[in-house]
Parts: sequence; structure tokens; C-alpha cells
Amino acid sequence: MSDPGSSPRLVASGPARVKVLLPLPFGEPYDYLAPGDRVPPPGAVVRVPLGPREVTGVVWDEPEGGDAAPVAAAKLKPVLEILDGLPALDDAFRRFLTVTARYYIRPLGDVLSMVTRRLGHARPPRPVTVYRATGETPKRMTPARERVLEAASGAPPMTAKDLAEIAGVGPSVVKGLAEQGALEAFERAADPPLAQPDPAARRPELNPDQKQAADALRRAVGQGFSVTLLEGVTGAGKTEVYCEAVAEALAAGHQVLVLLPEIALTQQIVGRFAERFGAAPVQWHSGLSDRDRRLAYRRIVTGEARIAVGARSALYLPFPDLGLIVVDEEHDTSYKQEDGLHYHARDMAVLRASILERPAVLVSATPSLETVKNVRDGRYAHVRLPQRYGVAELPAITLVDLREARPPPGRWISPPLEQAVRESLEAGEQALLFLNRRGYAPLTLCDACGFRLQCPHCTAWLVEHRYLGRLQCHHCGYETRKPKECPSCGAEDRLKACGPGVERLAEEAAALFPEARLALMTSDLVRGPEQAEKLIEAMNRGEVDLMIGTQIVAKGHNFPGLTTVGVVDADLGLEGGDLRAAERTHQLLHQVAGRAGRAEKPGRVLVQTHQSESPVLQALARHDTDAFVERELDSRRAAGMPPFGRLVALVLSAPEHAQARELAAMLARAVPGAGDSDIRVLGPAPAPIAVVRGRHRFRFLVSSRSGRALQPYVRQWLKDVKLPAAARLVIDVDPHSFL
DNA sequence: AGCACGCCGACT
DNA sequence: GTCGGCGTGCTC
Repeated sequence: MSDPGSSPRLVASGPARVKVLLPLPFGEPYDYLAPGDRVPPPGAVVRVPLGPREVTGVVWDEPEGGDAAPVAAAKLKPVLEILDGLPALDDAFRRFLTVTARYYIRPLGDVLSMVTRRLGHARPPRPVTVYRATGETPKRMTPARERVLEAASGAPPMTAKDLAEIAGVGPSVVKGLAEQGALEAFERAADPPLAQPDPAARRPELNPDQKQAADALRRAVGQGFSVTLLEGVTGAGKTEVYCEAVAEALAAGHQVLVLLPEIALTQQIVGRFAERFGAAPVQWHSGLSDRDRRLAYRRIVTGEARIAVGARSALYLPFPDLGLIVVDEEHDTSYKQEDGLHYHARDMAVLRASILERPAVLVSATPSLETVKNVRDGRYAHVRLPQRYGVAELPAITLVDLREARPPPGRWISPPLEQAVRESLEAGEQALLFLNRRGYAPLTLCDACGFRLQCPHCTAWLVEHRYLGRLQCHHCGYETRKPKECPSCGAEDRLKACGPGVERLAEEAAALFPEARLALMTSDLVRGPEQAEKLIEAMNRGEVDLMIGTQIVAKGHNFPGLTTVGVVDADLGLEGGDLRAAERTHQLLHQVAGRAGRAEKPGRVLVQTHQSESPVLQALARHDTDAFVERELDSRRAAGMPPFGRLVALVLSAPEHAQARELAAMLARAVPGAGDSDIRVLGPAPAPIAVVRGRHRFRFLVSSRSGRALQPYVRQWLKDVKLPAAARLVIDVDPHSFL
């Protein structure tokens, strides 16, 4: 750690050394000379030379236990500039980045690069000229001028371009009016002011259970680091409860971050926050326009934004005074980043809270087993909402065994499901069909020669997307038109769709229920949160009778008129056999089931399966989450798997199969010797998807049954391994995907 | 990550 | 004889 007294001071031996961390895959900061006049403190953002170029870095502390020989003084170059306009990264945030890097076995500079990409956003926007009406009338009035003045009056000041666009005239009209004194031009330098949330704006009526839960969360807000699991079934009112914790943190003058798994959910939560606090929170997600992103960034890092609602990447924003982190739907798999730095936002949220010594609240109807274990071990507090607020009964869940109730060939809706949907449509109610498979058909084959259409770059079938008129690879994004002839035997019109996707399901539903108004909701057809919101609103207004969708419809939306839910293929999530398959299926189906019967009408759920005896589905049908959790925990404990044991996956890839295989063998030879029976290394094995984007992949899996940290072992293993540039090694700590 | 240096094929 | 391919290595 740096000397606390290292503010500007004269050093006999010339300009001081400063450590500067660069957003490049280096593990340690580089040494520079302080610029002539002053020594930038740790956290300061600086421009430094690096070889022939110039990069933005952050002044860093001494690396911990860093006793490596110092870089020769002759090599040192001076810092070019201290960027005083950009907020410095405080100690806690720097520490957060350091621990993230260590946990995920990644160079610290890699982690910084997630942050510095945004640093440019902190610069204030260049001033723009805006116009407002003065109330004067120009000497000569024209229809065009009238329209402009009408648009300007009462509205906030606008740029000439916006004003002209609204009035449907050219910008010269605006300029003319300004010359005449009817419009006043001025510079708008600062960002528009942000309406501030009021913790007391609209306190909701809480039922006794909610009140008790809210009190517990409020108490936690005043008391340093803690993690609380807020558990309650869909509709129990968890959002209202955690909003009380948010209010408490706001009242104490802190910022609050609410993490959501999907940007499709942000609109809805933003609306509820606006209602509760009288002002909308700032949003942060990948769907923001560049302008909105910059604005949001500035508001967050200056502290003007008191509440930020965002996707996982919001966790790596430098909030100056974060007082509470809420992770909504904490069990959701999209919190795990699956490319670049493979971090888990829920886990890192807990880490950030612990470093800040502030509370975190994890919210879920179906908590992850990791969180359940932490509760049982006494590490997390547990607040449970037992009741389904406003609704007496849980939906009736029926398992439809497809071995008995077979759909007709080439169809996927069984007679009982068809019947149930028909009844609900005839009653004027809404129905939802859920199938977690995008596109029209997952596989296309030639019925003349049996050839299967495969991605040229991956070990994967091409998925037909009929709406887009393309065949798509879901692993690399490769797209092509569907050919007329079989690429293998040349037979014409013999390529047949195989298996169901939501688009095909929609086609089947349209044929079965021609009078119903259908809507299809999938991530590739719904672009951005606004469109998702539109569909949801149409559904809420009753403009849709039958909604068909992938898991995007399962998450968090309330459809008051929805009474019947059909899960078309419950077996989908159970196959593949990865360690969390049962857990994910349980969570997803529980969530889908929770969509039914939210208002006064009771709901029913039909779950189609070939394995109705499966314990996951049995527990689901009985609404017996606890039984499922017990069973699953037992089997994980017995297997030494997470959350009891730990895993690290390593995937080595190279463009040539032979090279990948040889390098994998070389890595295998470098595995540190036994001597520790707790840690095991499996592999190398060809990855389940052996080729992705033209790269051949081999997997290793490191595990410890005891739950001991694996990072030191993996670091030791890779310490002296040198890979050629063509090869890549991806390290996934706590992997969720096993592909 | 960039970007330069460096050693082997087809061209003014 | 050069221009340029991208494989290897360095950047305080």
C-alpha cells in the first residue's frame, strides 16, 4: 500500500515514481515518472506513453507483497497528463477490481479495461445552443414560424434541429426567429438536471409479513456489511419490500444500485421505482444509446444519480457512495458473464458490498443453491415472505405425460394442452405457451440423403429462423439463406424442418386457434426493452389472447389476465446433464408457472414431459420447493459439487485440431503433481461443442470436493506455461456453462 | 491489446 | 532484387 503521506513532496533523487495500471492484459501496474509539478494520488486517471502510443491508465497502489526488482530508472517515461476532469477511482473500488482479478485468475489490467472503456464518458458534453420562446412576435408571421413558436412555447429549450423537426420546417426558420428576437438562443453547457427520488414519496401499504421483512432490511441498511436473502413466491410483493431498504439507504444519503438480470425487465422496474419514489432511477444497460449512456455514467459517477437500475455491468461503475446493492432475481443465470471476464455479478455484488462495508440484498422466489447454502451456514440473513399477496391460491400444476397424451405427428401441443388453451380462450382469458427454443426448428435435414445442415464454423446445427428467412448458428452468429437444394445430394425441396422452435409452435397454435390473437416473444424478435414493454402492455391491455415465447416471457412480467400456462417441453432443460440442469429447470418452470393467475382468477399450468416421474417435475407439481432443494443439495454434497465443492473450467482452443490437441496434452503434462487428493483435474477432453468459430476446443475441469479455493492451484499450474499466440486459454472460475 | 520487428513468397 | 504475409515479443 502506498505511503499515506505521499502527497506532493520533493524527493532528492528526482521526480517520484508512480505506479500506473493500464487497461491491457498486464497483471501489474507500470512505473512512470510523476509529471514535473505534482505527484498524482492513487486512483487518479492519467495519460501515459506506452511504446509508440498513448493510453489512459489509473494511478495504482504498490502491488501487495510486490518485492520484484524495480524497473530500471532509465526506462521510465513521465506521465503525460493528469486528467483532473475525470473522477478518481477510490480505494474501495480499486480494491474491488484487484480482488475480482485475483478471484477470476485474470490480469488486473484486463479488469481495469472494463472500467476505462467508460472513462471517456465522464467528460461533460460540449455545450449546445438551444432556443426558447421569448413571447415576442416576429415582424412578419408565417405558417412555418407559427408552428415553430408553438412547438417552442411551454416546451423545454431545444436545439434548432429538434425544434425544426417537431415543427416540420427547416432549421433556417428557427434561425430567422432568433434574429427577430422571438426565440432566444443560449448555451446549454450542463446536462439537464435530474429529478431526485424522495424516499418518502409514496409509501405503500404493506401487509404484516411485508412490514416485518421491510423492517429487517431497513435495520440491515444502517449496519455495515451484511447479505440478506429476501425470498418469496411470485406475487408476494418482494419489490415493495426491498424498496423500503432502498428508501432507508437514500434517506441516509447513499446511492443505491439495483441489479436486474435482463434489460427487458428494466422498464418495468423503472416504472415501479418512479411510482414509489416520485422520480425515475437512472438506467444502465447495453441497450442505451451512446448519449444516454454518457449521461447515465456522468450522473452515477458524480453521485447525482441516487438510484441506478442496471444489468450486471453496472456493478463495475465507480459509484462514489454506494450504500446498498440489491440483486433482483439473484438465481438468474444471466448474472454469469459468459465471455470476456467470466464474472458472476451476484457474487461480485456481495464482494463489492463487503469491501464497502455496506449491505447487499439478494432477491428471489427460487434462490440459487449457493445462496441457500450461505443462508444455512449462517453467512447470510434470511427474510421470507410466505404469502402470495392478493391471491389466495397457487396455480394448479398438472404434468402431461407425452408418452400417453401424444400430440399428432409433427405437432407439439398435446390434446390436454390444446383443450386447456381452448377453454381459457373461450372464457375470454389469456394463455401462454412456453418453449425455451428460439427459431422455427432446431435442425434441418434432407429427407433424400439424411444430410444435416451444420454451421461451417461450429459443431452445431443451423437453426431455421423463418421470420428472418435465415438459417442461424446460435453459437457464432453465422447466417445463411435456406438453400433450395440439399448441399450434399442436390435433391430439390427435400430439406425438412426437424423438431420444434417457438416460431413453429406459433404456426401450430395459429392453425389450432385461428380466432386467437397471437403474439410471439423471443429475444431475437424483440429488440430492446422498449419493444418488450410494448408487447407486455399489449398483453396487459388484453390485445393478445395467446402469448408464445421463450424464457424472455418467464421473467418477472405480471399478466393479470393470464390464467393458463403451457410448458411445451419441460425435458429440454433436463437433458445435457450439466450440474445445474435440474436447478435451472426448477427455477425456470417455477417462474413460468408463477405467470398464471396473478389477479383474482386462479391459474393452471400444464407441463408436457416424457419424464413425469422426474423428481424435479414432481416437486414442481406439488409446489414443494423445499423438497426439491433438499434433494438437490444432498446430491450435490454427495458428488462434491458446488455449492459444496468448487470448480474451475479451462478451455484451450486453437485454429487447428492437431495443434489444439497437442497444446492440451502439453497443459496436461504441466498439471501440478498429486499430493493433494482433494483437488482433481479432469481432461483434456474435447469440449461438448468441439469447434466454435473455427476454433478447436479442449476442456479441463479442476475440482475440489472440500470447497477449498482453487485459484492458487490453477495459478501454480499455469505459472510457467507458455502458449503460442494462436492458442487461447479461457479460465472460467465457478463455471455455469459446460459447453 | 496494439504495434514493431523479423524472416520467407510473387511482383514493379 | 523489393513489398508484404502475419508469427513472436515487448510495452514502464
